Amino acid sequence: MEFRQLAYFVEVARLNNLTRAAERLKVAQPALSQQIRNLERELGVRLFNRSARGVALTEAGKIFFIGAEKTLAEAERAKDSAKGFNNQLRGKVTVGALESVVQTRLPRMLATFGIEYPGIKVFIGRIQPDRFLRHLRRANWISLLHMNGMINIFHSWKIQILRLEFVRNRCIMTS
Amino acid sequence: MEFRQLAYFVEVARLNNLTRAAERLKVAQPALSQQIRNLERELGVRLFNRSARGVALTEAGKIFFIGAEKTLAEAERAKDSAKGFNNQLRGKVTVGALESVVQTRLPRMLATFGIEYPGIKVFIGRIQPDRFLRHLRRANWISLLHMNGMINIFHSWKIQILRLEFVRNRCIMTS
DNA sequence: TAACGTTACGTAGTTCGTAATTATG
DNA sequence: CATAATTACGAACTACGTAACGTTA
Repeated sequence: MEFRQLAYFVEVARLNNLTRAAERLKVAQPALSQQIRNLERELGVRLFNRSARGVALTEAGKIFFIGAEKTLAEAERAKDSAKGFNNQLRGKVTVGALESVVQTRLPRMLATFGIEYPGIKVFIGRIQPDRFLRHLRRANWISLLHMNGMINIFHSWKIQILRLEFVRNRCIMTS
Repeated sequence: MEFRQLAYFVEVARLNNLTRAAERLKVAQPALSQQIRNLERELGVRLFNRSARGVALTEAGKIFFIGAEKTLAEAERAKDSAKGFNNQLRGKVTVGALESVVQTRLPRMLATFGIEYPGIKVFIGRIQPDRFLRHLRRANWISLLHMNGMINIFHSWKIQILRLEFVRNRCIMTS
């Protein structure tokens, strides 16, 4: 049983019509038909009676409909509760880093950063070693410096210096 | 988000260890790692902190764990209710239970039972603690005994003992 | 260095869409 | 015969397993 099947089922049950449900779900009608069939096969119960005018829930289908809606609602709640927990930082930043860093550590660092701060879009710029410190002082850059296993980030949407530590592959951002 | 991911997540969260969870789930460990990662990516939240000793739920992970379990339980109930409808059990039964049970657990249990077995009418009787075991032996009663978090039902329309387990608000009836 | 998690990549199984077919009022 | 559902089949996608790698106590 899959979420997709539950969503398909619920839509079909509401419209009592595979063709229209397929349109609303933006899926081909045979694909929808197949998924409903798979669901029925797994449950071992026929959920709809088919006819040339459309479909209609069986008694078992009516019972299942209640549970399907509850399940989908519960899943949405779970998802939202986790999402709502994430760090509310939003914005975009540009990261300036030495070429050597860009080619070695940066990809993984950004991947980790991206998981921790999904609301922040990151752009990458490359800077020369001799200009590195100068760039660090420019407030409209996020500059990135690796020293002693620690990353210092100067970000531009607030005049503030953040420290980005990598501890056990986890990225911790502190002000 | 898929049911498989929720089941994987719950198992990992319980064991705090990807390798052992993979064994129990009978799936290769990298596959499990990948699914957890996909889930985290979709939610936009890191669910586990990784280390060389295993994994540990983040705060967001703890929140999501609750919702994931609820969702899985609800899905199982939906599935069973549809399946149970196939289970054409019909009839009426009388449930005998201690007054304390009648006033506390019984309402929810009967509600769940009613969804699972819509064809069965239930009547409630109250019995005294000192007569409880005697009633249990009478074949024309459904008697209900709570012990070790498990409900045993002795039902009368077949000479058979069913076991009714409540696992996370879900009612499982086994013979 | 042992235990554990991640990355890389080829394979197998699933879902989808298009087109043809069947069924019914 | 018009409307709606099913079957057939090839293409695209995704999860999986194996193997190699990275990390930390």
